[in-house]
Amino acid sequence: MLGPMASPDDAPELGELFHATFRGLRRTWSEQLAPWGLTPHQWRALLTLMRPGGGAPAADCTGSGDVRLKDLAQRLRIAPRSATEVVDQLEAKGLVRREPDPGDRRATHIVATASGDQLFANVQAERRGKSSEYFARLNEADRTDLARILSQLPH
Amino acid sequence: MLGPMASPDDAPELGELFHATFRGLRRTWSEQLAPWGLTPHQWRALLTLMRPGGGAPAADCTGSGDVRLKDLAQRLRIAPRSATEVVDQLEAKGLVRREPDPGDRRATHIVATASGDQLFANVQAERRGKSSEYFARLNEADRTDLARILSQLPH
DNA sequence: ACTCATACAGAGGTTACCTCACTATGTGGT
DNA sequence: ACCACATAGTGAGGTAACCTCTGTATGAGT
Repeated sequence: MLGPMASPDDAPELGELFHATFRGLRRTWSEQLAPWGLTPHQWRALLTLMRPGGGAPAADCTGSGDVRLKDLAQRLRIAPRSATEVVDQLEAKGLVRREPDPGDRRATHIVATASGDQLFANVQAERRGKSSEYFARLNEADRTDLARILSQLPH
Repeated sequence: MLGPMASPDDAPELGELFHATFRGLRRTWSEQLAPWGLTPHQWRALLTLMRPGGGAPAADCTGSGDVRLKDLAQRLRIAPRSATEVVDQLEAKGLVRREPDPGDRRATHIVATASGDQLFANVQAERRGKSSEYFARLNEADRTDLARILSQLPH
C-alpha cells in the first residue's frame, strides 16, 4: 500500500530531471561550440538568422537577409535589448553586419558576413558529420514524443 | 512527397523547443515563488534539504538534518562554492541555519529553521491546492514518457 | 503640425552559475 | 610526533544570458 501509489513527489522529480537535462544540453553545446569561439546563445542567434522561416514566414521577406533586430528578438523569444547584445557580440567577431533598412530608417537589418556564412556552414558540417547532436541518442519515436510533449507545455 | 520526409532540421527544432520550454518552466516557477520571496534556485535548495534521499540515501544519514554543504551541492549538481551562495541567501532569510558537524570540524550541516519548515509546508500546500504544477497539464502517460526520455539524455 | 507609437541602444541590475586561491581541519605514512 | 596530502568551506572575482528603464531617432495617423 506504500509503494505503487503514484506519489505526489513525482512532479518535483520531473522538474529536477528537466532542469538537469537542460543543463546537460547547455554544457554539451558549450563544449561543442567552444572551439569555434561561440557561446550557445550566439550560435542560436546565428542559426536563427540563417533560417528564414524562424517563426514569422511573412510575405514581406525577400530572402534571408531581411531580418531586423526586432524580428531576431521575436524568433529567439528574448527582449529586443537582449538581441542588441548578441548582435553586438556577433558583429565584434565579424560574423554579422548591421545594415540600414532603406525603407525605415529606424530599423537595422542583421546580415551574415561571408565569414559568418562560412563559420555557420563549418559548424553545421561538423555537427552532421560527427552526428554529435545532443538528441541523436534518442530514437525517432522518442524524439517525436519529446517534441509533442514539450509542445504542450508553456513557452 | 515533400512533407513526410524526416527532415534533418528536426534536431535544431528540438533544441529550440527544449530551450523555450525550459524558459517557460523557469518563468512559471519564478512567478509562483515570487510572493514567497524565493527564487527558483532557492526553492530547489530548500526542497533538496527537506528531502532526505536526494541522491545518496547513505546509511550514515541519521535523519534529514545531516546534510553537509557538499552534499547539498552534489544533490543540486552544482559546485560547492555555488551551494555556499544559495545557503547564504536562505540563511539571510532565516530559513536555514549552519551548524557545526560535531564529528568533523571542517564540515557544516545545513538545517532548516522552524521558519524554513513552515515556509516549505506553505508553499507545498499551495502548490498542491491549486494544482499549479507546471507539469500538471500533461497526462500521466506523457509525464512518464517525458521522464523516461529525459533520463536517456546526459545530465 | 502635433501626438503617439516604434526601433534601437545606453546604463545598470539580476540570477545562476563558474574557477582559483586560501584557511582550517582530518588522514595516512614513516 | 611529524610531515605530506586530501578535503570542507569560503573570499575574491568573473561569465553568460537574460531583464527593465530611459533616451533618441524616426515613422504614422488625425
